[in-house]
Amino acid sequence: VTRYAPEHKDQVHRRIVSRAAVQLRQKGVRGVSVAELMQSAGLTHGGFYAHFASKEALIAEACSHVMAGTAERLSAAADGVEPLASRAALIEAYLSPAHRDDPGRGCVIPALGAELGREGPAIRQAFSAGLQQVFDIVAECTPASTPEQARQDALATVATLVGTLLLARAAADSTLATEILDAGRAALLN
Amino acid sequence: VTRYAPEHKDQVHRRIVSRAAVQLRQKGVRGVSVAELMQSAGLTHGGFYAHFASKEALIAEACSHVMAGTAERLSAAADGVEPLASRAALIEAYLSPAHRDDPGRGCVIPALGAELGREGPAIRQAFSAGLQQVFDIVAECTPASTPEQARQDALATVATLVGTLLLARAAADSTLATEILDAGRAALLN
Amino acid sequence: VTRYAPEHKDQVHRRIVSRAAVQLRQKGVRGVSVAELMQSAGLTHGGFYAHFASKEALIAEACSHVMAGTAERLSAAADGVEPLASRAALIEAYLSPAHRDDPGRGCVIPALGAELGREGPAIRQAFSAGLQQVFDIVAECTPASTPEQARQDALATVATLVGTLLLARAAADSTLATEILDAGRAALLN
Amino acid sequence: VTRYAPEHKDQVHRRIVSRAAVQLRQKGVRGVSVAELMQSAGLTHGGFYAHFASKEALIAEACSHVMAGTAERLSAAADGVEPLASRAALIEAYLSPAHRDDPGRGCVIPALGAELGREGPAIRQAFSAGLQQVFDIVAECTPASTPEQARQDALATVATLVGTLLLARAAADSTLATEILDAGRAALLN
DNA sequence: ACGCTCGGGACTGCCCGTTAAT
DNA sequence: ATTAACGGGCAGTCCCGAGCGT
Repeated sequence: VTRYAPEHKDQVHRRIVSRAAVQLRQKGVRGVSVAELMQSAGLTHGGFYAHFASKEALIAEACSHVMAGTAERLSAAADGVEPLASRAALIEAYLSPAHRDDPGRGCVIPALGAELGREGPAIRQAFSAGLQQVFDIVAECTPASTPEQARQDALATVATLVGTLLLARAAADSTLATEILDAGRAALLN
Repeated sequence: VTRYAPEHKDQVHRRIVSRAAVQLRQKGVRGVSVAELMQSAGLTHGGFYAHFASKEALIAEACSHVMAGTAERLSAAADGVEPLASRAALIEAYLSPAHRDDPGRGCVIPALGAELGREGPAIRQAFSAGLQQVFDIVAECTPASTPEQARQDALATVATLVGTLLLARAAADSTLATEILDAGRAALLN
Repeated sequence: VTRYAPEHKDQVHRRIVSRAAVQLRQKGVRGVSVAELMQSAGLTHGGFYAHFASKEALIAEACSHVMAGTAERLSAAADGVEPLASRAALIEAYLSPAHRDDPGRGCVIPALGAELGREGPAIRQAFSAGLQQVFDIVAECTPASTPEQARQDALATVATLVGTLLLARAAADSTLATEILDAGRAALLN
Repeated sequence: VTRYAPEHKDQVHRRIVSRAAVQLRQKGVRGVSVAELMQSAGLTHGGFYAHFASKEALIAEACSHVMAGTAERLSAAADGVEPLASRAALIEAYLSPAHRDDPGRGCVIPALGAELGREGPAIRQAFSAGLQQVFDIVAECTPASTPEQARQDALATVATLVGTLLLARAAADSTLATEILDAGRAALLN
């Protein structure tokens, strides 16, 4: 191995978080094992505790990381287009079959939602903070009479997005999954 | 201990399913352990496999059980009132703080979320079947021009209900949780 | 079910022993489970202890039963033919591919041998008694100058028979298995 | 505890295999429990899977180990003496009362018997490979007209050795056990 | 100081031989 | 002779922390 560059540790740290972010969304909190994760990051499991105090600390960090990524992706989807179309673009992006079929690279909320409510405060804080960001982004591209109204609409919109994706993923047959996705899109776009 | 009345086995079976249904929603699929579950039902782990072929079989049965209960509760909430108000009653019941704060006795979907999608086909089937029932009930009290439209609206409504409850539960502070709940209610009731 | 005939219990008892005898030789002492055995005899596992004091008692009885059967079959193989050919007939029967490939209906010694030495005295007694019978039968068709010599030859013959079958069954590939069988036969028949 | 000399892991690995080899012959494949084995090696069962992929993998390795040891011991017994006496020496060593009375340190074949045939291919392969070695060693000190004849004689000799030891161990009383041993020796030495 | 090797102990789902109550 | 339950045991996996090189 090359001698440790000063930024080496940070890079490793980030790689672990990044791998964890993917596996978390694919397999859930309990489905991720420290050993497997470290191996997929090219390390052995012993080194894990040089980077994180515990598995929980990693999960919390990975949560923040993913929420930030989600916010960024939503922003990007809404940014390129004219203001009026931005909300629609965002919804289309969120409720796409691609997003449904690739949880590992998508939004954490439908992927982990329920599990997060059972975890400790550190994880919930990390999650809540990201959630607020998402709400703000959606509110920004929501046309409404007042900012309060826009925020309220945004909350409901996010709820529908999340619920729709969740149901679509859990549905046993793909016909139903597609029907759910379509219904969600239709309802949000009037 | 007195055992073995003619209906004894059925009662025990139901007690186990019932306890599992609660723990399932509180702790998730992986969080339920056979030994702990049996103990909470007043038994030891040894007898479990006389009642269920596997843990998965139990979870599937518990899923059906809970979904049926949810459907029943939604029906009941919508039944007592005049047709036009039934949808509102149903929404109020689902998005109540009581429902948010007691996952163990509420709907499985926001309680288990993505975990359902990761489990085997038996569990997903059980869940999907119950989901269809819920869709039908909601569709019945949704005023719309055509049955197809009613179903589509119902799917979206359920998605919003589920997503709202999920977000409200995951939110770290209770102010946010209440705000989310209110926003969902407002959006669904126009 | 018909009301219990006086001999009913005996019949059931024998059926259990008979099933056990087959499964024992196929799967070994540890490989036989009481529940599975009773089910294969058409009963529920609870009734087992009305017939046998313990699993060990059953194994002992099944051992005697099988050893008796083996002795009988050896006798039969040696009986039909003229005295001089009887030893050969017996050897051919024992070292046949059919015997090698169907442990469930064959001799217990190569099927259980090593395991029996680890079991309790009841089982070992049952086994030893049967073993003496087998020695006697083989000695009877062994031409020798003195009875002592005949017995000694018989012991060695049985050892070779048993060892050959054991090796042939344990060999991973069937070519080797056949080679072993042939070598044993050749050695015993000069 | 002091850990982690450069060769530490190998030593531990070997210690586990070595303990397994003994217990295997004493208690059979099913009689060896991972937890008990590790404890007897001075460890806890948690570390087992850092050394072996599964219990089956360990058993296979232990089998190879024991067969190699047996081959070596047979070689050693045959080596010290003049060519003509080597076969006799080998037989004396195998059929000694010491070998009969200490299965834990002896040959696996009579110790495991039919259990080997019931295990998975990994174990059977390991066993078969060792068996071929033994055949070769015995063939080498078997005087015969052709190599084919020597091999055939060797197979039969091994079968008799194994069968004799198996019977001697299974016999309930020690008089019979000794008689069997003597008969086997007599037959093999003409 | 970073990372790896090695190990510890708790836990999970599952199965078994056995027995008390019916 | 059955139904139902018991309690101990199994192999396997997990998170985590000592001890040790580089």
